[in-house]
Amino acid sequence: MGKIEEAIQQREFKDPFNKLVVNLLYTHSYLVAAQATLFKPNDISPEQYNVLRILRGQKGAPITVSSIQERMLNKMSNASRLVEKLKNKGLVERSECSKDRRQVDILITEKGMELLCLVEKSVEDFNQKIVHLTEDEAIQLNDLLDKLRG
Amino acid sequence: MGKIEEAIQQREFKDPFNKLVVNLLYTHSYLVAAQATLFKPNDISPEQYNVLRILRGQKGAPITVSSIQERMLNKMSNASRLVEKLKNKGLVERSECSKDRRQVDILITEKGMELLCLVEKSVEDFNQKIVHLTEDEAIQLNDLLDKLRG
DNA sequence: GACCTATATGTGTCTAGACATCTAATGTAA
DNA sequence: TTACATTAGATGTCTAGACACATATAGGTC
Repeated sequence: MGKIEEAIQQREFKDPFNKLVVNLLYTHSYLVAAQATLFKPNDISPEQYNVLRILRGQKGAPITVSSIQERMLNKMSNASRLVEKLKNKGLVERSECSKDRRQVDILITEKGMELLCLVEKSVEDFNQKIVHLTEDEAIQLNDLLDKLRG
Repeated sequence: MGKIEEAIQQREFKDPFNKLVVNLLYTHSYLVAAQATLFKPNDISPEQYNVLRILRGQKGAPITVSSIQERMLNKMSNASRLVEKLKNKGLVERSECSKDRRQVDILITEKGMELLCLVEKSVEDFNQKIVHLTEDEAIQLNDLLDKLRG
């Protein structure tokens, strides 16, 4: 039942490239829908989770909004507003950057770290389960995706 | 420069499965951003385009809102509102279903068909170009994605 | 018929993506 | 220094995804 043709009831595609684009869109939706069950009880969105992971990667050093934006999975998303929502939940802190007053330094709080660790564990276990591939296949798929983007 | 680690500046992943989930989210964003340049001048969203393709697949037979929903790439999207927007643009027609007055029959209009054909051509050409893979690799990637979803 | 349940669709709300635009601060060059 | 362009960030708007919920109709049971 895995085939994309059956999943969306489309018989044919123009070529494997066009089928692939549709397949990627569909698989993305599959992943996001599956992950939603994990994030919802923790009152955090996948995007906010991603920002928290970027902040932890700084290991205590502050990072600006635009640097967060650059490292996000979706470059078009709005880091400024995501940070604001995290701040309202007490998961990050904002402070004016003295060197350049246009910039804002963002730091993850203790509360943010705790939530991140909690969610991360369940996300990591979950990701292993929803990907029905062998480790070799997963590596192969990673390489193909890297190559796809050029 | 294709590697996901460089693209989002993350050094390591827990395992290939977790890397793969991130890679898929990132690649999805890459595709959507690239396609946006195609859809915007035609004043139609990728999701609305997808609905038009489903309607054309009916070859003149009407289809209900819930059937559209089932065939959409994103099962969680709101077919009812997408259809309304297409109707406002004159691209589809809605008519009450006489057999079951709860249902609504949707048909693509001539104008809808014309727009679809116009956009489809450029989308198909474009999809070939942004997928930097050989045909064999694209087939392989399709198979892996189908298997991933189980 | 009344009553209950299931189904089809519409609507409301929150979040995020995809922009355009605004303001404040900075850098640069005349 | 003034003038201008650039940059960082915030904000506004539209679209869509992710639900919960409301409404109307259908089907079945008593």
